[in-house]
Order: sequence, then C-alpha cells, then structure tokens
Amino acid sequence: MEMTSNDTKQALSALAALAQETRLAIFRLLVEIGPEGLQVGAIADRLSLANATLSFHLKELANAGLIIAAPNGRAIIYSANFAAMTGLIDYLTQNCCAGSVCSTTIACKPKVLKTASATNTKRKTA
Amino acid sequence: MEMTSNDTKQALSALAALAQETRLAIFRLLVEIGPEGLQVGAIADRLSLANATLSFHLKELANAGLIIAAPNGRAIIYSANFAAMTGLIDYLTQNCCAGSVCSTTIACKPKVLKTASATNTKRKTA
DNA sequence: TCCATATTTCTAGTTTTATCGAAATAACAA
DNA sequence: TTGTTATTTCGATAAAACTAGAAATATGGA
Repeated sequence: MEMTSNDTKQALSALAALAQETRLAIFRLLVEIGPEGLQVGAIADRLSLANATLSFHLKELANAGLIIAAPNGRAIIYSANFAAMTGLIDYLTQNCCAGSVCSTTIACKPKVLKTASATNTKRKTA
Repeated sequence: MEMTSNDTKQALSALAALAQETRLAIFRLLVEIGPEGLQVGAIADRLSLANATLSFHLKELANAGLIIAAPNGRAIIYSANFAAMTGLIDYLTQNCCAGSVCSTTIACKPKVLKTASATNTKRKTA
C-alpha cells in the first residue's frame, strides 16, 4: 500500500473519531448548538454519559481536530470545528468523479452546501 | 444516550468502513476509477494486499453500502457507490449551521460539489 | 484556608478489529 | 473431467478501542 499522506492521516483521524456512536452524537450535538458550544457537564447531562467516558471521547474528537476546547473559569467549553468538518468533506469529495469518465458518464449535479469559511472561534476567556 | 436512528446507523456504518487506512485506500481507488470499477485481483495488485485481507475489507465496504459488487464471469467487479458517499456527506452536513445562530454568525459560503445523482450501476452481467 | 464544582487521569476488564496462511468454493476452459 | 484462475472462508494471533469506578487535579468562592 502506498505512503499515507498527511491529508489522508487527517481524514482517517477525523473518520475514526466520527465512526463511534457516542462521539458522533457529541459532535452532532455541538454542530447543532453552534459556535457558542457547551461545557462538559452540559454535554454529559444531555447525552447521559459517565464523566470518564465523556472525557475520553472529547479528547478523541479534539485530537482529531473536530472540536475545539475553550477553558472558561473552571469549566471547559467545547464547540464544533466547522472548518475541520468542511475539510473532511472536501477530502472525501476531492476525487469524486475524478478524470473524464465520471464527470461525463455519471450525472454529477452541483449541490449547495453550507460550510464554515472562517474558524470563527473567538471566546471571552482563553 | 438517545435512540439511534436509521440514518445514524447508516452513517456510523459508512464512517466505520472509511475509518481504516486500507479501506479508505480501496474506496478512494474505486472513486478514482469511476463507475467501471475494478476486479478484486486488480485492487490487490494496485494496493499490494493479501487476498484474505482484501476480501475482508471489501466485504466491510460492501456491507456499509459504499461499494457495489458485480459478478462478471469468475471475477467480481467492485465499484464505488457514489450515491452512498453523497448520502454520508448529506448526513454530516445536514445539521451544519442549524438554527439561526450559525447561518448568520458563521460565514456559511455556498460551495459546489460534484455528486452522483442517479445510482447508475448498470452492468453487463449480474 | 477550606470547601464545592468541573473535569481529567488511572486502572482494569471486556469487546472489537486487523492481518494473513492455508484450505475451500466457484466458474470457466481444454 | 481435470486443471486453472478468482475469490472467499476458516482459524489463530496480535493490537486497539470502549467503558466506567475511583482517585486526582484545578479553579473559584466563602
């Protein structure tokens, strides 16, 4: 198998992070909540997760760059990293219909996606 | 944690399938090759994989619906299921910037993606 | 300082996943 | 039928991931 590029490593990291029921639920919750994010306890309450379990999964998501941690007093606020999600989607679609065959044979229809352009992660503290 | 919807199960299945170096390489190869696909031996040659290993991963990808098997004589031709990839992306972006905050606060810029509209998986045999 | 809150780390047990040699199955051809 | 090619299944091993109780750390308030 060929050498693994950095892009591929990043995509694998993000995919592995999302390929788990609990983490997918956490990530989607944070996506829904938006840039304001939620503190750990609030996530635990909403998803009924044990502290250690949630902490483990938050770290996984953060290591993959899919969520961002922002300390606020004694709490830590986590929010979705929309740019990372966009990056993953770009990677997955990057070679979609590559070459001449696909773009002509398969009816590729353009589609509008909402994506985050800037990181937009300003916080009071941190 | 809340009940897992069918959409979520499907997304988890696809994400788990892609979150593995060998399978991601197989899938991307098939995406690049396009709707004509490749037979198992050709994939094994290109990625230098043992038969049993490749067979294992092909089954995983097929079970997740990301690739399609088309028997052709004594060979089996696998091709990417572009509709499944589109479905996964739809799921991941579905709640992106949900609610009023995100659509106004984060600069969501429209972006054109090439996606497969129809299944388009006609084959000679099968 | 002392206490309460918020989150992480440690540890250990269970489950799942990945790999590949070897044998088995399936299809076609001679 | 016999042989060849193409792929899958079996079996065993090694590695990684998930979970959560309990203890530890860190922050802020009284």
